[in-house]
Amino acid sequence: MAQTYVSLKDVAARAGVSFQTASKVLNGNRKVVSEATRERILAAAEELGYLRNALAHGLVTSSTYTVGVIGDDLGDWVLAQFVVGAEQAARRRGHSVLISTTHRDGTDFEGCVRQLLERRVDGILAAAPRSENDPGIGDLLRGRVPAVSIHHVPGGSVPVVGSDHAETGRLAAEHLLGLGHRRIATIVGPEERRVTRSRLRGFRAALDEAGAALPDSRLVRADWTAAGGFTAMGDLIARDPTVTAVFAQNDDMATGALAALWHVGRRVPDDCAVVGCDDLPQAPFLVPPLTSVHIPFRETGEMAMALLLDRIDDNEHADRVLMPVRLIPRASTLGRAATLDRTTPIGRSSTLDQATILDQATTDSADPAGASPENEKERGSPGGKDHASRKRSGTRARTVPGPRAGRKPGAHPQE
Amino acid sequence: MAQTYVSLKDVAARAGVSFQTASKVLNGNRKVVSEATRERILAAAEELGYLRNALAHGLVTSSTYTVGVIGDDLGDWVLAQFVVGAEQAARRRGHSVLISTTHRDGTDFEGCVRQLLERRVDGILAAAPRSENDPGIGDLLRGRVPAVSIHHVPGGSVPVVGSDHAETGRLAAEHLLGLGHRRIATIVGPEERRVTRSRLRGFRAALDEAGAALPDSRLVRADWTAAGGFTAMGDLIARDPTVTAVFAQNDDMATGALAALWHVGRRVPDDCAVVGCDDLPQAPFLVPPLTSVHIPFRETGEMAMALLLDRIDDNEHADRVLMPVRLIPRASTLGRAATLDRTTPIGRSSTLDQATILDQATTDSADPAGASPENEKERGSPGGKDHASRKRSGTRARTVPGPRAGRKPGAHPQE
DNA sequence: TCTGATGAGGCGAACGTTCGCCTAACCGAC
DNA sequence: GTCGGTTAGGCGAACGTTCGCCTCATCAGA
Repeated sequence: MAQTYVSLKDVAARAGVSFQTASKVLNGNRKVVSEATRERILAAAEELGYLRNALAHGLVTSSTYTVGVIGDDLGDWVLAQFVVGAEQAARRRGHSVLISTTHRDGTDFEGCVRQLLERRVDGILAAAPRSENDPGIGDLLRGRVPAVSIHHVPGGSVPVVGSDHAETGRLAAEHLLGLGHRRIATIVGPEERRVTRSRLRGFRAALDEAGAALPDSRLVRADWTAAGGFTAMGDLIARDPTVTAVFAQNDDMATGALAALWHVGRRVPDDCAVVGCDDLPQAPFLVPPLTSVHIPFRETGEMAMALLLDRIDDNEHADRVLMPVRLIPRASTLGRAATLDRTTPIGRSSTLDQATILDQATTDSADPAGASPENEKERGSPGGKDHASRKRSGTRARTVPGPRAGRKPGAHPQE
Repeated sequence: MAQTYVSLKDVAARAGVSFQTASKVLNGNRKVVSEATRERILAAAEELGYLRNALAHGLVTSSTYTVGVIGDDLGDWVLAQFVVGAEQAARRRGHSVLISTTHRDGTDFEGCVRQLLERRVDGILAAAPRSENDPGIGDLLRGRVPAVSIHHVPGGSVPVVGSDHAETGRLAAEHLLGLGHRRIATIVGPEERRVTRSRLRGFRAALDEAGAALPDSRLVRADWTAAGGFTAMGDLIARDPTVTAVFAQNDDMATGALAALWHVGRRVPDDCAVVGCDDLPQAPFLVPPLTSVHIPFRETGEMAMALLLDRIDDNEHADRVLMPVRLIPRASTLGRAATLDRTTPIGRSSTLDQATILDQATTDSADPAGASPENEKERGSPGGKDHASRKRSGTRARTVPGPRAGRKPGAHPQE
């Protein structure tokens, strides 16, 4: 083939002007050229199929309208949701997304950053929670371009968008306590992960307050997978057969727990209730349908990207945002009476428009006072009232203003 | 801040050479510079934190080492797997991935292409099955850069990597027939989708051959979702309560079907057996564990990217690749006796090294003769022998050589 | 007729590379 | 002492843009 791309010069030649003039027109620089030549240039560009060379453009303007996303394995549905949300938010604001995934072993974060910086991305969004304890990534992310993360970054000064993990644990505990359970166990994630510790903290605190403290025998550790949850549930039953309820820190482990209970012939929830966390799309269709704490992953990704673009544009931006979580009660705790509710809002409709600014909050040790009201759809829950006593902005994102803060972040995604 | 990036000139200045010389050294152009200055330049680059500007590099070499991936919503786990596989394959060969997702309505494919071409990607990988019937995308993809697709592209001349859908339907049918079922139903995807029709074709053919033809009353259509499968299963039971087995064309719909059966109190598989398709990670942990046809999504993505990079490098490449599928029998057809097999190969270990070249095959009307032997792990299946009678390369990828073919595609991913 | 806007578009430079060719110095051989 | 060859590195051009400034008409007002 001849040449794949036509340049500004080609367009200009066909229109009989200098290429700089063509540049002006094609950049929408209106009032500097007569209407007639303008038309001519536009027509020439159209006929020739001109596509601006973003490389050259970026070279001279030193901005690429491209942001980098560093993710752990996107085969993980949860992480993929973040990225999807982020990509869409970026696209709405005219940016492309360059993705770069870390190796399975969780290292190579530096390689990803390097790859992105060489391509001169305008900013970096980190979604690689496996690296959260790597002290090096803080410096990498504080480096040459703006960054935002959806997980903890050592050393601070990188805005974080996440959800209130302690609140999540608390919601699960209060739901089970409200149903009358006292011997409650939990299947947690790997110890080194912050989310594990935060969810456990909220969970334990609620149990303590209710005088139903969590003994070590009822805490079992797994690896986020269904297989891990399966094994963990087996161990749990062996260790303490009197347990009547269990909170798994994610839905995959909860799925494994349901399977384990089925295999040993225990009925859910009559013999043992199960609460998950994440509210995966299939949660309403598990057997039995799984009660779970809904985490707005996609919206978190959108919010994080919105924040990043605000930083890039040098707009005011929040320094920390907490997305709202809520418990969705289903049959795995309420029992078969709670028929599959096909109207349950399991869709991931945006909650960004509810974003509002609060004074103080931190992702990991989020203000432990207060719990959001239980989901109003809950019904048929014996004693399901008393744990909905305290209130807070349970359905709103909470943010901490950044240096230039004041305006609502996440306004753009609504455009 | 001062300047974020240092240029070749900065490095050269510090090392006391011209920037062109620095360029030579930094590109590994060894034997052209004395060892001493070489060291000096390398040291300067290191100290200054030099990162080559890929924009300028791409501008002059007209190749960006970046490929574009166009995907429908990556929130779909299946599609995300493709992309993950593709990204890893790209990364192994030194390319970055620019991702671009189509709008929810499935349009805007053109916008994605444009966005990628402006950034001068070296090639495009299409993973947007919703656009498979859009006649325009063929021309877009045949346009300026090499392209590969994981779904049908109108007009041809774009290599396609996929799996043998007809074989998939056949495997499901033969498994159920082998278990003695005769009144078998199916829940299929949207009619306009090719995969729906191909899977149905293979399924129907196997039933016909066994003299257990599929009446319209046992064919019900859904939308790939668990909710859709739930509703469809309800309709099915209402229409024909004598059905003893059902094949859902994907695992999400199968999950919904399991839920529906549970809700109306039918036991699986005693009252109704269920076979899914995709073999999602949670399939072994559903209640009961779901028999499913495993599709190697990740490997498909890897293979597709390998093919694309081969095209870009102007290597020989196949024109069409079919990845192997296999049925994984579990309790939803075999019964509770088949305890959860935690050694079942549910992992997605690469099958690429098994790739081999055959003479002729097409994705959609794949040679209907022959079926792969049932998975050898199957046991306890009454009459599970007779449908393993015919044989073929059931676990190998089948490819059709492209114009320059002859060499094994997919060799690179093994590097 | 001169002056000074104003409108239309040209022109040079710069962005940070790569690439091929050129030059200068040195060295050994005749 | 000249020649040819090698080694080390310089130099100009090109890639496709954007940006600011310059030039040249044209035209109205004095």
